Amino acid sequence: MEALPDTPPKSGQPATIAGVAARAGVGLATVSRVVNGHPNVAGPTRERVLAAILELDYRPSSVARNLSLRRTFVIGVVVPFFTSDSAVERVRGIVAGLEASPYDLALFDVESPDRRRRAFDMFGRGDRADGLLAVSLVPPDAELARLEAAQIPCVLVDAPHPSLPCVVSDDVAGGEVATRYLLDLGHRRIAFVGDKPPDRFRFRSSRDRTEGYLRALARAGLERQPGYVRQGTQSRHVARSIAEELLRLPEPPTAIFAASDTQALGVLEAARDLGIRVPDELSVVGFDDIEAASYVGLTTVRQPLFESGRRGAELLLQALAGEPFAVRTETLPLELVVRRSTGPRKR
Amino acid sequence: MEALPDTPPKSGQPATIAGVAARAGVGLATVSRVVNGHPNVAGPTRERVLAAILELDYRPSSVARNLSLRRTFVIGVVVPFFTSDSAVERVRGIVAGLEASPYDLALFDVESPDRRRRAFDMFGRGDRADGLLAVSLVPPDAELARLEAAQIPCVLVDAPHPSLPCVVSDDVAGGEVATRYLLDLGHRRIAFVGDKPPDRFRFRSSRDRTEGYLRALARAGLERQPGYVRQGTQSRHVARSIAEELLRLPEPPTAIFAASDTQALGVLEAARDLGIRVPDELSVVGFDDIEAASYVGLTTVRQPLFESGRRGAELLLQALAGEPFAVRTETLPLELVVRRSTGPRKR
DNA sequence: GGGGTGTCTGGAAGCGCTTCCATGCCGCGT
DNA sequence: ACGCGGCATGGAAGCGCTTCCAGACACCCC
Repeated sequence: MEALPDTPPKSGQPATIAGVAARAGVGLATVSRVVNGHPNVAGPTRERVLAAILELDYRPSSVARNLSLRRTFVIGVVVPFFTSDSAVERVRGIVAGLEASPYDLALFDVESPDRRRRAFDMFGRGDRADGLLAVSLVPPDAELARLEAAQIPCVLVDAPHPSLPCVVSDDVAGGEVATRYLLDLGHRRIAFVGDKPPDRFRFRSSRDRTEGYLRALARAGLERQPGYVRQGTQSRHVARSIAEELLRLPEPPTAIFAASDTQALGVLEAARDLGIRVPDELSVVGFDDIEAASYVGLTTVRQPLFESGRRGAELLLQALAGEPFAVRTETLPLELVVRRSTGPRKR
Repeated sequence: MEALPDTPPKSGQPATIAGVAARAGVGLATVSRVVNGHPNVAGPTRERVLAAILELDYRPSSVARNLSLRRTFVIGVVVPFFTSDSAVERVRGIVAGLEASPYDLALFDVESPDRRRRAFDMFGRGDRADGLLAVSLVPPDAELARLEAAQIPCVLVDAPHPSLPCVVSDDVAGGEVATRYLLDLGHRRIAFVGDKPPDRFRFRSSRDRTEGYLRALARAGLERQPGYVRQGTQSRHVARSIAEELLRLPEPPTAIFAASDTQALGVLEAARDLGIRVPDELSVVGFDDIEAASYVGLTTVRQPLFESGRRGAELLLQALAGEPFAVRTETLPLELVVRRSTGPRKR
């Protein structure tokens, strides 16, 4: 790799391959060969071209190259960015996984349904990205069909789909483990704070975690308490007010399992506001193990967020490399991390 | 806006403008006109074209269009993604600011210097993005020159530059405010935990905050204590061990000002590990006011992170729209947020 | 010495779009 | 009736690159 000059030339328009060719006194094809490291270019010729490139501060137009090659060297990442801290951590994993590859990353936040539609719309053409990574949401089938038609591979992270490679964790099991842990600590009045049921695109993790929760209760022979399952949005504040309601119940829970750490943090806040001591009077378990969890000492179900992104990127890269990839869902391990927010039932 | 069919046609390759033209029995130019909403297309013709588009599930190739138009409709965002939570929040602001625009966002994490070089390298050509947003770092001058030559506007968020529009906050003032607050509480032994001095690209916020800290001390007539200014990386763990050292000093500080909330959280952890009570025995002030700060009750200097991103996007959009934009730095207000991590000196 | 067999090179087509320009047509005014 | 402005339309060039293909040449072996 040659060092580039530190000051680009004054020229108005950026140099094109034709300019370089002219300057070096060779044909376009030859310049292209040199640029792309093809063999069969005579030493001296190569030198001349290289010199011209340097002098002109030439850099190939990626757009033109894309058009010609029918590849973009970008990987699209569709992610509900705002909604959760965990999504960010996953994206970090993706970035890391792409690090060594020639692919760039185009990020699409799809908070609004409109934006979501638009995102998939663009990728559908197959010329915005060579591959797609969807985080915490499953693309509508119509778009999936388009993607397939356009031959652009897609892998899902934290979302299941029968005909796509997915990297997920077993949310049902996670919910069950968390709840069982609470049961083992002697708790019987265990409430749940989660998200609203998923819409057509959105994560179903919360639902699955609810299921795990219910299953654990059932296995323990406990009846489901009607007011104990609450649903809001993936936000600390909403979780907080929900938790307040819960804690003001005539028979308040002695433990709360939240479908995400973000929500668990809201629960902790509510407890603090109400002067309820954690874990003495209330045990709280979250889900995800985001950064914040460790410094507030939240017991949680750790999910390898970063790793899920990294692995997703890896799978996509493989697909892009033409390796036959199994269309199967890969389940990452969950792990209960016990910290200071849980303890035995005391009353 | 017509509703698109829910199932794309089975065809192998995506439809091109030529296909649509043939199908509708018109010329390419006409299809292009219809697609781009030009006037001067007869009603019935337009209908036929529209029908063909629907039938073929045609969507224009953005690459081809980019090449022809010499625009990409993407905005590049260069950001040290991993290093700080605050950067993420800024990116969120950027996303929000771009929401209503036709521009997409391409995110470049530039953790490694290599990656950084590469990022600017690609943008230098001017065909990867129509505009550039650099977060918390200042691009090397050589690249800036290229950007200018390629006519691609660039605005900096959380980084200063004499010849570019910037959205910053007054870090020196912020550092001073935080420190003065501590002084007012009666503290005299005030330590500082910050980042290493900036390299050629990297944020200088920490340095400026240090300066504010020193200035406040000086104004109070306090001598700078040699071991009290420590520098590590923008990471909780590093800050934590630095803080431990600090707190084990023969004359430990009674207050610590950290250059970022992330680092402040590390400091809090160190205190907890050492059994030092906050705020009774140690006051801690952070900087940024990230989410986490509020739920651990960290006193901090609030910086409008989200807003800085949003505003940066706004400025860039203006530039892109051809509005003459003043090359001046815009300083966003800072605000001291007092929470539970600070209190009067007690010993 | 002639016909391979290679290496090196340039021309030109093509990627899918936009847009300038020329053409054909209509209706209007005189 | 005829000419002209303007609307509607298609052809073709061009955006900057890759790559197929063919030509030029050198070299080698029989």
